[in-house]
Amino acid sequence: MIAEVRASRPGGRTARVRSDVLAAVETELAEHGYDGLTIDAVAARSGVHRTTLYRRWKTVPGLLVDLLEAGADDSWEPADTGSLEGDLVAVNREIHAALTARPSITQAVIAASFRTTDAADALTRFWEDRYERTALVVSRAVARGEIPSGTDPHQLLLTATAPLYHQVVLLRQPMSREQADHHARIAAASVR
Amino acid sequence: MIAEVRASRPGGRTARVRSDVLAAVETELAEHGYDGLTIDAVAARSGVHRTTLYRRWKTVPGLLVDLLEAGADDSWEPADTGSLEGDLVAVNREIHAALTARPSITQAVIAASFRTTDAADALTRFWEDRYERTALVVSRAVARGEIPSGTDPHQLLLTATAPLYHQVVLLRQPMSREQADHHARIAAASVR
DNA sequence: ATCCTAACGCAACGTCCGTCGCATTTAGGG
DNA sequence: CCCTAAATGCGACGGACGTTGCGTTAGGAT
Repeated sequence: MIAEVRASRPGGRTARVRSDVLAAVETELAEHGYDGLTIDAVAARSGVHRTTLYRRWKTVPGLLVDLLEAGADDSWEPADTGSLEGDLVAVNREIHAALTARPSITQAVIAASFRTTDAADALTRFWEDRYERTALVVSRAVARGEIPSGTDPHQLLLTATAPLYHQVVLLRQPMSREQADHHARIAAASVR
Repeated sequence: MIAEVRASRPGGRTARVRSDVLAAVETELAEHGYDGLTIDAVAARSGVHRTTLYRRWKTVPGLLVDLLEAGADDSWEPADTGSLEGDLVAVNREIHAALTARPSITQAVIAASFRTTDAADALTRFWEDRYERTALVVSRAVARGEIPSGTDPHQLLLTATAPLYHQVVLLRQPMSREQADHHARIAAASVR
């Protein structure tokens, strides 16, 4: 995910404008939700001119993509708890926190991904990166002899994490952390 | 889900307009996808005036909600294969078919649910209805003595079906029917 | 310190989307 | 068969959204 921004003039005012705008996006998102997120509103709140927003970010989804990438931690890796079950529980708790945060940037980007292909691509890239890194918990479990070496990381992570996304994002119903833990344990047990 | 339309004049032209419009929505959806689905385009194709669409359906999501409800089968119930695993596999295959259909009305309504609360509510109601009916496979399994009586149907169905939705709708990656079957079996095994 | 130009501010414009008032059609009842 | 009002057709309007051309500011290099 290393961006390596090769912009010709990324410092000073430009950087200040960016952080002002992204901050405005976040507060605007918290107050009015994704539906109320407008270029004009962000411009008014941030004090940056409309035209600048249209030029640099094009669309509302574009703003959220930038917010996602700004918040992406390049050094992220899954917690090492010593067992597959513990690792999966930790992963699910992170996802649970991200989905129940207010505002949930993850949920906003998901909504945005249904509008522009750019946002959809950015989200896909983000998740691919995360799933790839999280595959480490599987290889560690294999190394410990907990599970067979042929285990498919993607399918296992899908079993663990998909119920959270489905329940909260699509079914739009609350999910407790205990339920999140529960699905992590089911996934861990499914490969023993 | 019984609609019981109490409109004061539901027959004749009104019904013809509705079916024309919904047909136009479906073909338009197939040709241009959800992004290209416009009130104007539907009006042009169906031969119904723009104003009529705005008056009866308000928005594009409104059109899709109506399409969803028009296609909802009030007598639907899950297949009875004689085993929990078989029943869950059958359920997952139905979902798999609905998500990979072209055009997938389910996917379109999901996209719409991120735009208006009406669409979100309609989708929630639809899924609640389906999950409620599908709980029958759990009670049948309990009656057969396959699984303990305290089993939570919702959690079980979440384990079985969530990976399909997550993989196809959010991760936007293909899922084979074999993988869909696989997740149904994991869910069945998780409650033994 | 000076210059160049990327980035931003500003105002005006054009387009698309949804709404409104009024005319016309037609479903359904008497 | 006729009458009423629901439903649709039609044109025009207003506002929100995105774009464009041009002037201004300031970052970064010389």
